[in-house]
Amino acid sequence: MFNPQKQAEEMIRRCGERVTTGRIQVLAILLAEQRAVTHHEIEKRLSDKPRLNRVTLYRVLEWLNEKCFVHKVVGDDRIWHFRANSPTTYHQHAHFECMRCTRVVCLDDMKAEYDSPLPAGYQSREIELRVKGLCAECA
Amino acid sequence: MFNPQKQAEEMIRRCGERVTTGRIQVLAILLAEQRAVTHHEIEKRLSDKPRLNRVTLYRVLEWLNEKCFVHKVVGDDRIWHFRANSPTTYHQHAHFECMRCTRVVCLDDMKAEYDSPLPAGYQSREIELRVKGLCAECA
DNA sequence: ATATTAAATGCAACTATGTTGCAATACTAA
DNA sequence: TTAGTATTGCAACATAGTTGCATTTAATAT
Ligand SMILES: [Mn+2]
Ligand SMILES: [Mn+2]
Ligand SMILES: [Zn+2]
Ligand SMILES: [Zn+2]
Repeated sequence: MFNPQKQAEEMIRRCGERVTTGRIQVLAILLAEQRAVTHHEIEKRLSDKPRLNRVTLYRVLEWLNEKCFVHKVVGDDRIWHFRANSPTTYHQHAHFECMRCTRVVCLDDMKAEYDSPLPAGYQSREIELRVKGLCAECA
Repeated sequence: MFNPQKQAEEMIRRCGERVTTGRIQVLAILLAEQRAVTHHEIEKRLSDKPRLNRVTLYRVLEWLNEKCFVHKVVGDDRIWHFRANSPTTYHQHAHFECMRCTRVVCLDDMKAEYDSPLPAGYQSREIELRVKGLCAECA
């Protein structure tokens, strides 16, 4: 039984920092999503009533990123896309980006590597492989 | 004798479209630069007098991109970086991005490839490899 | 050289994503 | 329950990039 809400709360509680409804809601949304989604898409998925303020959502996303619950990718639309981290998510990461609908999908199985050396004095910290093209719906 | 101004004019003239001082100036700046540079950086390099309008600069850059005289990359700063295309520039491309100064460098020798298959129905058009870390000056 | 015409430019206003300062609120631990 | 601190909401801001429209300019025809 996969309960994103429960799981999100558990994850945040376990990390020892403050457990707020905003953080739980947002992480739950991301856990339930396979794609990397934007601030705007998350905002639409948030239950109404007293909806989370958009500035707070930005801050929650930044916090989730710092705590390594999620990672973020910028697409050619110049918008951050957020995705919950799976245990396998590492500093070598591949993404697919649809050139038509701007959807971003994490290619979790694909590993990013490089062969040639970097210019002298350059240090590598993260490697990201980006495949651009058309997603199944847009092809 | 490498004369960017002359070369830029020649390239634009040869493509059969309108030759304007703006297009020449901007392409010349990009031909003389090894890094991928932003709109803002290009603006600063433009000779004053009646400086090219910033909207026009955006349109010139877009035009140069469409005509394949340049390509553009978005970095984690969410800003477009432009670089003149060399003959070897292809749809498989690698970039280094400094996590501190946001400098973007095209790794022309490095080739981007992937091994695992894409999700069903997905089509690849371009592959980009992004190495993030610290540049020689920031390391 | 001059007139003609379509494309490129400048300007003002606009959109969108994301940020900052500060007062009000809500977690957490005593 | 209370106190102290982290989080939230709000308003205002910053900045990259876009759009509509009137004006100018490059290329072509006369
Ligand atoms: Mn990812
Ligand atoms: Mn490049
Ligand atoms: Zn698509
Ligand atoms: Zn640097």
